[in-house]
Amino acid sequence: MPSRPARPRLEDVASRAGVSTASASLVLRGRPGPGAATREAVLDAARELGYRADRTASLLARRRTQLLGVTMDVSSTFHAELLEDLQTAADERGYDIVVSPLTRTRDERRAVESLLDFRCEALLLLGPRLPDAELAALAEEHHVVAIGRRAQAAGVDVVRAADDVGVGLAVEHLVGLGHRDIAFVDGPRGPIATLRRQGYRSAMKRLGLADAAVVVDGGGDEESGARAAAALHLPSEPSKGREPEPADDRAARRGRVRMPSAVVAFNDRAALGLLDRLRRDGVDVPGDVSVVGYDDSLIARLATVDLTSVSQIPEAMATAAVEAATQRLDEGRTEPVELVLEPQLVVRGTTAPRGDPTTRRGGIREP
Amino acid sequence: MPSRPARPRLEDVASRAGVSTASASLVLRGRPGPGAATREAVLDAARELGYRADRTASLLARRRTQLLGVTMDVSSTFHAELLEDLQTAADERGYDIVVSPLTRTRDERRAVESLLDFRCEALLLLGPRLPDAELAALAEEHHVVAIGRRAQAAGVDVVRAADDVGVGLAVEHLVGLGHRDIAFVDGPRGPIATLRRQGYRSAMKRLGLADAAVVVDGGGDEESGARAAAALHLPSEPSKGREPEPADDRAARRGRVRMPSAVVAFNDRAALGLLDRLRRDGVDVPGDVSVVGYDDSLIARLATVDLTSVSQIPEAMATAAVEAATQRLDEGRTEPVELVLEPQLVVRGTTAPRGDPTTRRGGIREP
DNA sequence: CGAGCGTTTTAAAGCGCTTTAAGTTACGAT
DNA sequence: ATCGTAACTTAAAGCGCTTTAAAACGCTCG
Repeated sequence: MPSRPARPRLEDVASRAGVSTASASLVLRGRPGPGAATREAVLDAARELGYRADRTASLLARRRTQLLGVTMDVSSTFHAELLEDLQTAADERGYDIVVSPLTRTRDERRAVESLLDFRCEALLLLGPRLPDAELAALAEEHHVVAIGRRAQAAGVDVVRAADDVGVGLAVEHLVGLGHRDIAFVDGPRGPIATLRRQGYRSAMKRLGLADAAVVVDGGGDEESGARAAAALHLPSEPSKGREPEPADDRAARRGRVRMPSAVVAFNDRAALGLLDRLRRDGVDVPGDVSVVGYDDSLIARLATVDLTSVSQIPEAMATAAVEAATQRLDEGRTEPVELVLEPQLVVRGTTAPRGDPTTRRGGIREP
Repeated sequence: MPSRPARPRLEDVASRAGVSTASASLVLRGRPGPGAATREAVLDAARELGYRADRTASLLARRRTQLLGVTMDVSSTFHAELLEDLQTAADERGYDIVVSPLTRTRDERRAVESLLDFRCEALLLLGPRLPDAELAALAEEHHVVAIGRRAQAAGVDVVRAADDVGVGLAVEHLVGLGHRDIAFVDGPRGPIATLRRQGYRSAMKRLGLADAAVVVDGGGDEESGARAAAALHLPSEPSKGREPEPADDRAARRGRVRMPSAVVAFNDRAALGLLDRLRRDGVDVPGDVSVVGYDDSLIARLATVDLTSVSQIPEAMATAAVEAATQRLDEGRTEPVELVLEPQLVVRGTTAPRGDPTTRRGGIREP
């Protein structure tokens, strides 16, 4: 039970050091002015008292909070990674981060409000779903940087990876391995999926495979990936297998397609669902089918998963985002910027040359 | 670009409503005193101006922050779930939550410091790793509630599930299905794993299976689960396969054990790794081996995974934790409490009666 | 030795809101 | 009419820190 020994205040430090609070304040924040002697006295006093400035009070006084607000989807591992990097980037620039998680009962709008209550000086939105218009409106009143998605909203800074290029890399990689029938598992409605899909389509076209291009409905989670596996008519799912998920299987509507030898998924989670379903159905990956994910998430890196994936290089994005915010905050930038980073393909074990079964069970398909 | 139209202050609202700031303040916080006329005037003025109280200032004035600090491991989906529920529980009681993520470069100590800088009135630590002594020390100065782990630290409230009971439920379930050789995949060092292991051992003893009890080294992630699969000498891994992971495989040291027909894993992630490895090696789950996880995480619930697991009922834990905090804060409770909730077994598709291969590929074991 | 000047130090005025103690009002009771 | 009281209001004093403007203090220089 906190027996509140009355946390020491600046005044205590000052009087103990025999100086004014003004000097003490200056010293403690390492600002020029106070002489060496004063400096030392204050520092000593502070140490002895175990003084820690009251953030609330100092924020009120100085008119800044030095706070960057971040909205994120806690259940996204990609966001989790970004957060880590944001945190360190902010640290380095003397900012602190307050995160506002999105939950079932707490949408983006509310999350943002909460951040504003904290007087965050800039909003970093991870993969925001807010419509552009709303983003733009927000940007009129605050500094906002959208991370990870394209945004046509006036005034907002954007930091994102060139997702279309990323998917392109994946496709090229697969083509380089001899694949031609390469399918794309779409993501959830939204600007991110749109861009990736475009990337897929234009890469296929560029490589002369426009005819082989196939987009199946998918989504952003394992479930959707699994559904997509069925819709793809992959080996173990003879065409009769139309209704693995009776209601939801919108993919089935898309009609028949040639069975692909490789699949690029919207993200790692979907890829995972896909993988799981395939393997359980006796399909060998990468022997029978190659799979590429997107995000290069921690899971993809696990030895047991070892998923070829496209990395959005979260560190770079995080740094760029914080940079964007601080430029506005500290350097007075006022024109919005859009930073598009080049994603990287990370080749792992789920992709292999076409028709070259590398695993021993390449043939096991019919129970 | 924020063209700062000078956010309205309480004073603005007050003067527009033609009353004093004192009245305005009272009204806006819904406190008794102001009459109906005043009330309305203030509310109207506030609405027209789009007034929102400056949290920093009000916190400074009233000596409270109404903030609950939460430390969590962002990469843990279980923590993510808890966070959601904490958020809503806090909301209901008029508290706000500030989360302080643990990252590679930001250990628990720092995370806590950051929370204290925010003047959080209570600290909710999710699965804290801090040694008991440190927890106790912290509890001398602050209200702290440890969530999800046992703690022998004076003064700290504890909210946790009876993990030993939980594992017991899993074992009973398996025994009920006819299994006798039930192995336990251990977790990472720490109080949580210890308790679960104990639960396993005593359940086995209670059911007269003490001799069949086997604990293999594991860990808290997929990787570890996969390693454990190898160490378990499961079907497809003939005894020669001793060094699947040359260096790390401490499990190998444990010597031979009878091949289990069921496995209880430390948590869902480990169970997942285990599952993945088994299935890739052609072992049928639950036909050949039953698997039970722990946490009832979102992943376990996915149709494609459908893992039998033990739920720590996060909603209940979250509510209890916030309750514990507010009791101290608002009701003056001063004696520490330990709330132990009963976990629930959620039976899904990875467990089945022993020797009853429900899937078609029950026999495929030898490549 | 005092003016002049750069360097330190500090008194004091807030930051925007809460809260306490002191005032006002309005009324029914006397 | 007068007084007491209940019901509202509000002036003003902070909360703990920052910052500005002014005071103090050396020192050098004429």
